[in-house]
Amino acid sequence: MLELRAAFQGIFEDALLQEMEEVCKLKTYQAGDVLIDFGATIKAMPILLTGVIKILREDFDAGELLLYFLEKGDSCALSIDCCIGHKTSEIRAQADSLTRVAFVPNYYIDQWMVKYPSWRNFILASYSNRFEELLSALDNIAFLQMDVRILNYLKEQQKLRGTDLLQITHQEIANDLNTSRVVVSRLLKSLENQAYISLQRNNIHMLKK
DNA sequence: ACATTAAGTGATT
DNA sequence: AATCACTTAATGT
Repeated sequence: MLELRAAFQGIFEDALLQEMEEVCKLKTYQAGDVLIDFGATIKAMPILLTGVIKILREDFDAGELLLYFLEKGDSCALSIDCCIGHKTSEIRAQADSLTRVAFVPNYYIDQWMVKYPSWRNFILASYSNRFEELLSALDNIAFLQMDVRILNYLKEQQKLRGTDLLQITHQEIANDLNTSRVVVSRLLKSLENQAYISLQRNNIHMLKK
């Protein structure tokens, strides 16, 4: 499995990589596929090899709210917690693009913690990264106006997708930010007037770097 | 040509 | 910032 090597060469020691190749299951997801849904129990810990996954929190009524994105090499601390504690998922994980994921069976998560320093570091770093992302998500929601939130969102997409031309609808943005499409359309229009972006149907062109 | 979906807008809360 | 009620524009069949 060259994919595992490609993603973790130099991060995990060879012995661990070999073990991973033996026990991990690889899966492919299309954009929009749900990997883990609210209330699901998880029997294996996902590690993202390629693509982007978004992590969403369920709202009290019906909506969803985007917490953060996972990129190559990332895992989700919430899923680890879920695996080890045998709890149900508090979040939904949904593929945002074509995605390859390695699943580590429950049993090995613990085992490797004592066996491989690089694995322990990976898990700890993962917790730390997710925690930081969670804080910044909280800051966004609590302290920033919707227009700034939208601009941050667009910049993140730009970075994640590696392109200035974002194929996305106003409705999709509204869903992720848990607001209404009308509000998104208005604020995007104002961003366009300020020359941050240009708008066409189904896509947004980022202008300022 | 018609239906469907995305986006724009004024008015109101 | 949200909602309503509509209009306009782009796209699919």
